[in-house]
Amino acid sequence: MRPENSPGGQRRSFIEEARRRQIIAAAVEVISEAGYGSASLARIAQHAGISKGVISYHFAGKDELMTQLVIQLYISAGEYIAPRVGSVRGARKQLHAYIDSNLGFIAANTKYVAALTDVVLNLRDADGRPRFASADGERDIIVPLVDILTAGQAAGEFTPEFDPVAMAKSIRDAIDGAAGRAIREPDFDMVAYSAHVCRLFEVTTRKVERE
Amino acid sequence: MRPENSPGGQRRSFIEEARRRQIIAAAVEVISEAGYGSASLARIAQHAGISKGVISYHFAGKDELMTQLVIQLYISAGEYIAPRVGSVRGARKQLHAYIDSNLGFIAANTKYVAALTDVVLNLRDADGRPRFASADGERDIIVPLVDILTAGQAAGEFTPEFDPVAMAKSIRDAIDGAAGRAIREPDFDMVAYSAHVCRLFEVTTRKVERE
Amino acid sequence: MRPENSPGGQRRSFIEEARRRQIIAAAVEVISEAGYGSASLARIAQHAGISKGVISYHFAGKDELMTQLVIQLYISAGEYIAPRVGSVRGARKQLHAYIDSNLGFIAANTKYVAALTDVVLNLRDADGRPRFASADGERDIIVPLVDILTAGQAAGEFTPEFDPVAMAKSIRDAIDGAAGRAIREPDFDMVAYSAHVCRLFEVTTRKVERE
Amino acid sequence: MRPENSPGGQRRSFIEEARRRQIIAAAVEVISEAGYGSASLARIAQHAGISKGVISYHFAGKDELMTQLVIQLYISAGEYIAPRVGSVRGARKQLHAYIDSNLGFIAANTKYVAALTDVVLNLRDADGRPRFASADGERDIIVPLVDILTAGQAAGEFTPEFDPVAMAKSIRDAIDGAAGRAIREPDFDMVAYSAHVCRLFEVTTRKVERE
DNA sequence: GATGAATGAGAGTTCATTCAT
DNA sequence: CATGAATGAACTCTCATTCAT
Repeated sequence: MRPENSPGGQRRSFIEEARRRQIIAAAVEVISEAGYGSASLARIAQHAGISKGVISYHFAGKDELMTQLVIQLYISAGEYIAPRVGSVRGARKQLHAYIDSNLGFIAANTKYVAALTDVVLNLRDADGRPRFASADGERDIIVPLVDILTAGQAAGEFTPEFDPVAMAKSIRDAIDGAAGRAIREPDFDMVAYSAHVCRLFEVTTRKVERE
Repeated sequence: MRPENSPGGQRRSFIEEARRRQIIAAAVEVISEAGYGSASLARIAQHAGISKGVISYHFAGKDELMTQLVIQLYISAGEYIAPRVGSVRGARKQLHAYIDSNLGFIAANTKYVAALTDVVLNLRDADGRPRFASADGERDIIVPLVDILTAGQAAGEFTPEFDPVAMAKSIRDAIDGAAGRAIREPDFDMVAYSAHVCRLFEVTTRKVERE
Repeated sequence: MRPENSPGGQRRSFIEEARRRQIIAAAVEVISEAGYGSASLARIAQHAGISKGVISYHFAGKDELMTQLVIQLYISAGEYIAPRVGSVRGARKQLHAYIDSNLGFIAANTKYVAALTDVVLNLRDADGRPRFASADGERDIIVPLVDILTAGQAAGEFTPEFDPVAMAKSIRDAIDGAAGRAIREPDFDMVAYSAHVCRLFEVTTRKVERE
Repeated sequence: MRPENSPGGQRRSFIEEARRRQIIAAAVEVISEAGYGSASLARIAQHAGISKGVISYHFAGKDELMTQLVIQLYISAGEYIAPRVGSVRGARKQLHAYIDSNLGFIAANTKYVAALTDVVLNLRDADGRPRFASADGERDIIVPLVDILTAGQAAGEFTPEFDPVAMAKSIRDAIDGAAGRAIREPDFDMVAYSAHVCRLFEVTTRKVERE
């Protein structure tokens, strides 16, 4: 394996980071095409045009490669979504931005998202327990969504009738469902679908004036 | 392999069907516990308390076992849900029955659903294409839902403002999402969640009296 | 791996035991010729004229194969030596029989002893600690020797001047040294050497009449 | 690889020798702790705090490193033992000095001796033949011992009844056995053991006055 | 009907070695 | 002098499948 660098120095050289990204990209390609179960190191290496040992050199093992793939994409998604949500004011607009930017990211990175989904659902640690697909995992992910919903209710923008956590889960489900379709259907119209989803949750969160 | 039965004769003996169900049940157990990737025939056989060769004898191969697992569960789900939806009148009540019976089935057969999900997402044919997780697959599944929604709109029970297909997909997403949570969270409260989902889609499909 | 047999039945079939012995014999051959470090499963399988997977089928892993090799030879040695020591009376004669039968066994099974030595010195468990080459291991081995020496001192056959444990170790060293030579030197004369060793320890254990 | 020095010039610079000794020391450490089979160049380099390539630069390959390790230790042992044996007069005293200094060296350099033993027993050349553990190897080692014994017999200090070569081998066995125990048993009392061994061979070599 | 035995391909991983910088 | 990067072979182990009994 790659020897640990001396302490104090920068952890990884530029060229090494590039290799890691290249390998992860190849893994994404293979997984999104052939599925997690067929994504052997040999195949990933072949796709990247490198020797199998290179992967072992840059990653501690297959698990680390897969873990890094997931983490990298989570970060990318966060970097895409956060500013878009943060740049608007008002819970309703933020919710709209959240849904829209999520779906936009998925549409723009469908292969990556496909691979991510596959890894998240299949990767397990040595004990056989899922590494990512856990109750804790979801809790972390929906935090910003719950915040928006709670703030919207507090501000009187949203009806107080729904449970923010349950609603956040439903919104996540709609987004994840859209991701699945974007993956499975080559000419899936994400823009139209985004409009549908936004309207859906606009209706369900709307404060009814008087009934 | 099992010899083909004589033409015209009954397809499978009772005892053979029992064996097949036993093997499928063992497969469900193993997959839901250890994941699709770790569900080897050896492990399934061990779990069923039989020899590995028995599986090969009763199924053409691992793929057929997995395929039968999926089909059997689809049938079971249909047998559970269909009468519950068919026994009520009115689109709104049917939609409610659809959601409720789906979630009820999931809650009562969580392990089976977990295994099914795992297989559907991972099983691929020789070409590497997903056998179940395809656009066609979803289309078939949401047919009854689309029918309910379309009928409801035609009857004036639902607002005409939504696209029945898109709405059906969203309802499926909510159900699938609930399934995921039932699988991941040991003490997931499906009854409460069902109420939340029902209300959600009641609101979004409701005909607004006058605005 | 070989499935665990049903409880109550005999643990291993005759044919399986034969295979295991065959594989162990092949391992002995390879190790004694090429050394422990070169004794890969592939090479052992090739030497046995079987497929690589057969070894994995009959043994839980390489470690178990090596462990069984050691155990089997320890048992064989015990079965050879014990009756020869037990059939004579008197500590002096027993000591002579012990040395002579040990060296006789080594001469008659040089290859096996060579392999055994190699495995004992090299095999380690997952933590990196030697599995056989430990202080405890030697203690167990020299027990019968210590017993003979102690009994001989008690009976007045041996001089009380030596420490039985230390002397037992020295005798073991002489035997182990002879084993090494039998392994390394193709035409090593074990009979002559045995006479030398017997005389050596006869002198050192002899009770001096009067000084 | 390191360029060959110009003919006539000094063979190796001081700094280079230091590097070689450092690498050998690291190899000793790793081998004595983890065993020959686990002593990869990567591990040795890591232990030495250097890059893997450095080893390749200073040694032609792993074999040369191991060979040098053995040779260096043989020399060290010789430098320790020879003057101690040479400084006394009389075969009996020399024999005593030989045994004592051997065991003393082992006690003072247990790790080194452990590594040496491991390498000697495992290192083989390309043909698969042991590089050090051969009949020739032993013959060279016991030469000084045979000389002492022969001289002692000629001078009438030792009884003429034993074969000097056979007795030398037995003495070597006792020393090697002590080394094994020093390696395996953390709190092995070498001083006591040395006394035991010295007395043992004093008795067996002693000239009986009259019988 | 069912089993144990065997196969051979492919998995992830380790490693000594080579080489450009 | 030294390094990081890469290779390719060999390793152990797992697995779906086949087959004689």
